[in-house]
Amino acid sequence: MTTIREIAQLCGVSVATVSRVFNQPLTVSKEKREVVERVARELDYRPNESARALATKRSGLIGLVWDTDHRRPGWRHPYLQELLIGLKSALSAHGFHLLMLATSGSAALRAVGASLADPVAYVNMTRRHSLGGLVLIDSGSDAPAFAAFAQSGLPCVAVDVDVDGPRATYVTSDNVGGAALAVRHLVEAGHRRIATITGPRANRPAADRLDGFRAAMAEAGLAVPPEYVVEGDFYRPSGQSAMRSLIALPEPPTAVFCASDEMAVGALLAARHAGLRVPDELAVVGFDDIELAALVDPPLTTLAQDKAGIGVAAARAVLTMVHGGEKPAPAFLPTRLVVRASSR
Amino acid sequence: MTTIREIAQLCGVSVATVSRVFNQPLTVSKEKREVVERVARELDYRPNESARALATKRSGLIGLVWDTDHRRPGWRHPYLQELLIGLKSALSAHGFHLLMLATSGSAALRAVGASLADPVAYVNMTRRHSLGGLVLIDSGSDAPAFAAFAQSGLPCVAVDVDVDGPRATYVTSDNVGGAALAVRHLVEAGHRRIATITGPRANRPAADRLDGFRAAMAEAGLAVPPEYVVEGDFYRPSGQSAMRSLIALPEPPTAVFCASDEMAVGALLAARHAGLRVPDELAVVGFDDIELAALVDPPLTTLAQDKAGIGVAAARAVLTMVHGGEKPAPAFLPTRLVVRASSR
DNA sequence: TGAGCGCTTGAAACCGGTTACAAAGAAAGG
DNA sequence: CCTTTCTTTGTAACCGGTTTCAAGCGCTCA
Repeated sequence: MTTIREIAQLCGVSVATVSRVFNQPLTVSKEKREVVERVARELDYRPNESARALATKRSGLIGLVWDTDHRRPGWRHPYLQELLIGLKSALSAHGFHLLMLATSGSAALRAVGASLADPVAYVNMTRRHSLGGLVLIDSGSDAPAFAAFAQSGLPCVAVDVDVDGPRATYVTSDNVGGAALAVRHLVEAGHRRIATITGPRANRPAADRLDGFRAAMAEAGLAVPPEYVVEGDFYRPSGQSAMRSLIALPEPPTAVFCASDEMAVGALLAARHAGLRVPDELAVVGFDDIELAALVDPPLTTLAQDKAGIGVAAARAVLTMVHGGEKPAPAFLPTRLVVRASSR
Repeated sequence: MTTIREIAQLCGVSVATVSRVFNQPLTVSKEKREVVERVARELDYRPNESARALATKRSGLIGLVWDTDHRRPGWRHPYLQELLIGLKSALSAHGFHLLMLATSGSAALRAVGASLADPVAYVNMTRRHSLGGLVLIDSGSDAPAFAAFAQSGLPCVAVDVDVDGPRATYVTSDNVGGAALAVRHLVEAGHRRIATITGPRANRPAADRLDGFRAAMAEAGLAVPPEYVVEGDFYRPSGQSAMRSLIALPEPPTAVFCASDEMAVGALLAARHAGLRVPDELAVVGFDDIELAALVDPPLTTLAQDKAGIGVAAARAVLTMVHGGEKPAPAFLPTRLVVRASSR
């Protein structure tokens, strides 16, 4: 590999000048700058990132904290791939890379039942690698640990988890608005007895979807009896059992809004087992627009999240802080109602 | 951050000794070693990885090359999440991290229609960051570019693409064996007119699945008329149209083996449109065991790949080479036949 | 007793960049 | 013409580790 000293020697200038050409080009005279640039191009010179990180205490890396939840081995992020695509493209546009952090000590921690994402280990990791910031991806149940990251003072952006801290913010969909869209759609279709299957109470997007549901129902002048709100956990089985209990009510709903597509699929299964025709006897609306949504029978009406957009927004937010900008306000990306056969 | 010099001073030894305690503990006397270890623990000392990488020209990082294919924007890796889980856990067990590389120049390259994964840019990246090796994930159509990585001399492990080079190998499922399992299963169920919908001819796993199909058919004494082999591209629409053409044959097959679950789902759709009952009039078997497979109607019989296992195998292979070991032979992980309603 | 050996240890060079500081030269102002 | 200021440049320290090399020490053995 060519080093800065070789370039300097070949150009007859000092290493400081070469370094300046790449970092503060305006402080170097035009002639020297052009010579250095030409020689560097000819030799395909690339500064060594480790040396640079060592000297500046900054690396072009953003850490990704994504721990797979050992308590829920089957848990899968509903849109990890799209999220990564968005993150990666927005980061690379600014010359940053994404470092998937693995806590080496975590296996031991897990063995003793300690917290999933050990914040101390991760924060150490960021210091060791001079990471600019962290992107936190919710993996089902480590939200409490995320609060610790947020307090660490490092730039952090969480996805779908609300965190707060000196340099911490988050990105999620407009869950309130999305839920309201779902309700309005169902109301327009003539439904009046509308139930909801929510996500875990402690989960911010779940809570927001419930709030949006309630607000839109109130706006439409519809009552929400307590038995029409059933708590699930975003997973399919919980949607199925929640739907069973709704069907068993003396006055069952004619429509149900589920806080995730997974649960909506569970609801469809429960409806099928109960012999209910969808959408004629029961309309179902989900949330996420996972791939499966279009393929179940009947295809599922749902609120599509801007999955790659969330990744892009997260990348932008963390880069803003890395570059010394103000902590951006939480971002709520719009969702899009995709009407399919399950509600029409 | 505590540095090695602080530790040295506090312990009354030289920095060299402290460094040795962590890198060649046996060359340091027991007493000094224990003192250093204790002080380091008390101060929560972690060596700076950039400094270490600079001095040793080795970083604890493995690069991940995963370019999203701009020519097929909708393309998704069928099991990226599981693959990453496997990769990450196996790497972290050896103290390595995964760096998702983004080629900063790639946007420009793409604009002029150049290769997806620009090997030169990536190889530069590996040098700049002193990466130990690369893991290459097939993103649909950049297989040709992978050959360049394989030739670069860096340790590389490709997933589901066959590459060869001085320090390059690959990991995939036992596609030949898997296809044979599918055929035997169908033969046992009494089928004799068995067709196949293959993946792209140039794709190694696709070719292997076809080979396995042919071999098992021959073994069962069954003929494979040319019109019973239809080439698809792994995507759903191609499976659907391929199935349509098979149904239109004067003597249509009673069973079809599809080289991917996506295409198998397409085949199910085509069967439904043609009014064929699955599995009574047409049995369908897929490959991959994606999440969707269990959820379509009828649920799909398929060959489950050991998705996380492939990640683990890839990690092991690259680490072997990073540690100076011989290039491991390509790994073919066993698949498992999951029988569901589409073939029974 | 002294040469030879193995085991520990520290001094210092080195990895490849960035940057504080000083100096030299050019331009501007009185 | 001299002083001041600005621009450009180089020297050298520094970032935080690793590693070479030589030296010191305690032993063994002739």
